[in-house]
Amino acid sequence: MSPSPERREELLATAAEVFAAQGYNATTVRKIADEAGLLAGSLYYYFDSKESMLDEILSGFLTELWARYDAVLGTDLGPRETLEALVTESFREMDQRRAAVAIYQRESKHLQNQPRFAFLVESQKKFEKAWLGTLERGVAAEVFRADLDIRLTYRFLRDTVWVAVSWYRPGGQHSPEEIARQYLSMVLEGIALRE
Amino acid sequence: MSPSPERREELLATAAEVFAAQGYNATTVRKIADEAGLLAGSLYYYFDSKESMLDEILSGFLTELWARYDAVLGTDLGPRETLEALVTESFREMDQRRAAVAIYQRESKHLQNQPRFAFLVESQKKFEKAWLGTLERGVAAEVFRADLDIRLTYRFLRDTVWVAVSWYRPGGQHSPEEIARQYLSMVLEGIALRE
Amino acid sequence: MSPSPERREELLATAAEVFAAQGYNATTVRKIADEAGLLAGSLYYYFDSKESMLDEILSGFLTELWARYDAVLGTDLGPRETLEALVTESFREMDQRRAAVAIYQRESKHLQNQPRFAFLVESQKKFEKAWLGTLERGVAAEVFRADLDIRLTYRFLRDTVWVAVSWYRPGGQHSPEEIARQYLSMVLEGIALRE
Amino acid sequence: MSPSPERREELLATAAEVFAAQGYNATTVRKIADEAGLLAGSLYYYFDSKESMLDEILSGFLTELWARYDAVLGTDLGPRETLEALVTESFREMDQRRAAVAIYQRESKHLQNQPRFAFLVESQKKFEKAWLGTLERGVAAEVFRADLDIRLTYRFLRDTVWVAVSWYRPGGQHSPEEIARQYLSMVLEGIALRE
DNA sequence: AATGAATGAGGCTTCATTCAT
DNA sequence: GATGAATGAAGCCTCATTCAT
Repeated sequence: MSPSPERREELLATAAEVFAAQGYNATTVRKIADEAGLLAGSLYYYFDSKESMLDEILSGFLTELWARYDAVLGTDLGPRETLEALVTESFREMDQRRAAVAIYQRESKHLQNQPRFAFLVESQKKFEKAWLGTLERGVAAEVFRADLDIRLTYRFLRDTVWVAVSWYRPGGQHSPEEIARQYLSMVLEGIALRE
Repeated sequence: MSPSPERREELLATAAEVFAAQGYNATTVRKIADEAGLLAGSLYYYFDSKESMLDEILSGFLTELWARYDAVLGTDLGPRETLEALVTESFREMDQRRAAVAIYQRESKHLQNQPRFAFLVESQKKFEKAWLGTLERGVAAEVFRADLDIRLTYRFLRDTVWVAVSWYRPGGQHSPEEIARQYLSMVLEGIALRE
Repeated sequence: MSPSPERREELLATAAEVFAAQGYNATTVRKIADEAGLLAGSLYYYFDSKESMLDEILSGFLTELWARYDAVLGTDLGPRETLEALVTESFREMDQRRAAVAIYQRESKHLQNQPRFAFLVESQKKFEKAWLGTLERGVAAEVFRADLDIRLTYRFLRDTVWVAVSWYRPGGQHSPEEIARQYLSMVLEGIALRE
Repeated sequence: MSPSPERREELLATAAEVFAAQGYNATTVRKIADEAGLLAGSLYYYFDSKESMLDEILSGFLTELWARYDAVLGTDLGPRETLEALVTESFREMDQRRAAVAIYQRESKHLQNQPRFAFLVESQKKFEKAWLGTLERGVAAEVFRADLDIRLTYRFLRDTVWVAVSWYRPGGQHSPEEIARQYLSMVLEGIALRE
């Protein structure tokens, strides 16, 4: 009737790892099962379908991410501090759910058309609102440059953070906080030397 | 006996468009054929396999890109100017081969293990050498900041440029050169307002 | 060690209901278990297999039916009265084991090839003998028409009775005896008005 | 693009034969393919799914049947003659599409819930209307008995005809017309000898 | 150059059944 | 008596590819 949640979580983590490594489409259910040490059919004791695994992985990730973001946005920080906090939380999430982030990065665009994954579009919108709002506040408060196309800046920031998942490995040399610091330094101050 | 190169090129462009839109794995040969107005089997008059289409698309893209890069690197530009030129050429290439770039972005990582796509690894190495070299020259010449992890900076730059393919549409509001200018401005000077 | 016969009977009734509603093949063991309020695997404490449930349902039905028929045939009734009694007993059985009859109707033909269900063929033969004999006696005694193909008449009678299971619902408007009376009236006298 | 209609028809006939022999659920796509002399996957060049084969078989049958019935009902026949014509056409259809009729008999009830097979319900309704109407006309015109439950008579007639598919073999001893004549004789006049 | 038809491998999923607890 | 978890066989379907015409 109700399989143990712990085992589900384990299997979901395995699936996420494989999806991230090979891409969702290229991943066979059999491969996931092999990796998890059971037979392909047995996965269906825990999940309805391959797609529902993907669904849970992505919605789980977004739920957690938004808990982080909402905590930041609920505080009364200035625009620069907000931006710094959002970036830092993003890297922390990437540190904890690397696979999910990688899957999100690779698949979310194609998935958005399917009704089942409508929540991706929702999240996308909230995302844009939060970041654009912060940037606008920053321009108004004269802490961010006013001469940049703000939507371009938004995309630049958003992508620059998340694309890092392509090379980031949890437990590596740099902590997520350190990477966030360096990224923020580049993004905010630029890489050119100032005189 | 030998199919016309023009028709091949046409079909390849169609294939690239579909691969970019749906992902390589999720694209069926039939879908490409539909889009091109012939039957799936007929594509095999022009190409050995689905994979060989992908191969040609990616290698064609890299060949052209390296023609651009080599032209820049062959000139005697300073580090900052080199970086500016490389970024600009990248956006120009993206403008001309959007589909190929999108495919490269999405698939190249998974493809690198296959012997057939070894050229991706080669390119990757040359890429790294060119960019890292430029950055190092810049640090030495005191035009780039010395306090940044240079590999991190490299990845940041590389990704930040190419990931733009996810939203860039040729023929849109901004020319590739303009986008390059704004990106360079952000990357070099930062988005924070200076006093 | 040995499961209670009452519980078995209960479960068998549930299984019969589901088999009748959905067809044997389309019925999953899980569905039966759901309906009975336990898990699929638990059914195997009571029964060897899904097939053995079917077996018991059908042989139980035929055993009871033949008890009825034999009671009729053992009596010294005339052909017309015998026929009336057989039809009436058939409707009574249908009233008491609707599900089993429906399953028999739908599945017995396909099952007859399997050795396990050889008893279906046996029953079929006895059936034919009883009905055909009665009809022949009736023709000889000049109570049934002599101008009809007797095998055709047999099939007509047999099917006309049992196919009623497709719409008959126990506890409905008409008692089995009443339905038997009407059917017999139609079959014996015809539906055309006589002058 | 568009496979030859002749081949489709052939394959459909094969499928119908197998469905009729083993039941829809118990029939594997592989079995149909074996019987037709190709591989299971090849069937999908002609049909979308196993279910769509069933759909075509049943709707093809009903379309043809209704052509027959409508021709009869369009003529200005008396109730008895109408009934005779309908029964005769039914046996003719059974003669020409035995397999389809057998499938209809066995599966239509379970199928009626699925939206895809809503046409079965439609047909059922038209069916009932045509037969009930004829019976009522006959009672009014005093050619059919008035003392029978008319719905019971309808079911009796309907089932008695169609259930014959369980033993009828085209090309056998009796022509469909002859069987119709005998059935009508039994149904109209009864099997009891009159004095 | 292209079609129509078929192949065969492999993918996702279902399900009767088993068994330790 | 019953559960939870797993097995393994089999089913439907997809799809890259082939090939005679």
